[in-house]
Amino acid sequence: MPELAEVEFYRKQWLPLGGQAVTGVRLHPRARVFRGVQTAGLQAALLGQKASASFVHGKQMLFHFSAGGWLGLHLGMSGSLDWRPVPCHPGPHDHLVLETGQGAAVFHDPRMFGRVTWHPGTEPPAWWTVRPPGLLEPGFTPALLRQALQRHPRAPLKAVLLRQEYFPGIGNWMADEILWRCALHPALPAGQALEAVPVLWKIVRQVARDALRVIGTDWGQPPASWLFPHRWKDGGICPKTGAPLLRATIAGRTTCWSPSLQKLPRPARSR
DNA sequence: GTGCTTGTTGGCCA
DNA sequence: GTGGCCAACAAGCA
Repeated sequence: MPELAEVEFYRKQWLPLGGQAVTGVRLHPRARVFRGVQTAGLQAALLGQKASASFVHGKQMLFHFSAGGWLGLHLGMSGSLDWRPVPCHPGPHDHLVLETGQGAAVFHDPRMFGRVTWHPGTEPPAWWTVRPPGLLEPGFTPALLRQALQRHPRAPLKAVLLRQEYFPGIGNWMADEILWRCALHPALPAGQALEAVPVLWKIVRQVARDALRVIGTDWGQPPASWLFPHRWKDGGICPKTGAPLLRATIAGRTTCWSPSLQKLPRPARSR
């Protein structure tokens, strides 16, 4: 589930960790989420430390610890963070538990597409410092969006929106919501959407802001005027047109759109 | 049992 | 070499 706003919501679940010493670290060393990480070293490094700051960028989270060191978290498809009372009894999918005197921070991920990383030292890891501009940062400009579309002119628009190197934090539902609000067909080749760059840029930022406000603060219910509540099952009705929504796989992902609103131009006939 | 799933990566092929 | 597609990863749910 986790996209931009969900990730921000989960970061906040771990806020009680701030300022409290970690008294116990529990993890399953063989869990796929630790691929490439020395788990024994991670346990030793976290013990006794206090989380001093936390950050979100796109779908990436980063927690800074007092004595130096950075815990990176990606929630993948099914990951989540929560805060539980102690003593904490981890379930089979609770892969990382940081216990304190006041409660336990838990990373839970049944499908294990998520990822935990550890970077020692005072400077943040390289993957964090080279990140692309966030959708609501000044560096995310219409020109940058145009470049992304021009770089992949034959790819479906939806596939380009899902690329994290241009649009950090956009996931499947956000991409559908953006294209629906822009009245652009998800399968439109990106190179044919250049005229729409100003409106696309505006709506990308609008959806990011709306998602953070509604979901990112307290996981509220998105209003019925969005595509969001209507896109999950076959038989949904477009809240703009009142006509049935269509669902199909585009760019390898389940995609929902409103056919009378989001039209594909008829291909030019060769002769 | 079957067939889905809100993410990412690497291999394959044009 | 480049770009795009798709299977694989793993588990839960309908």
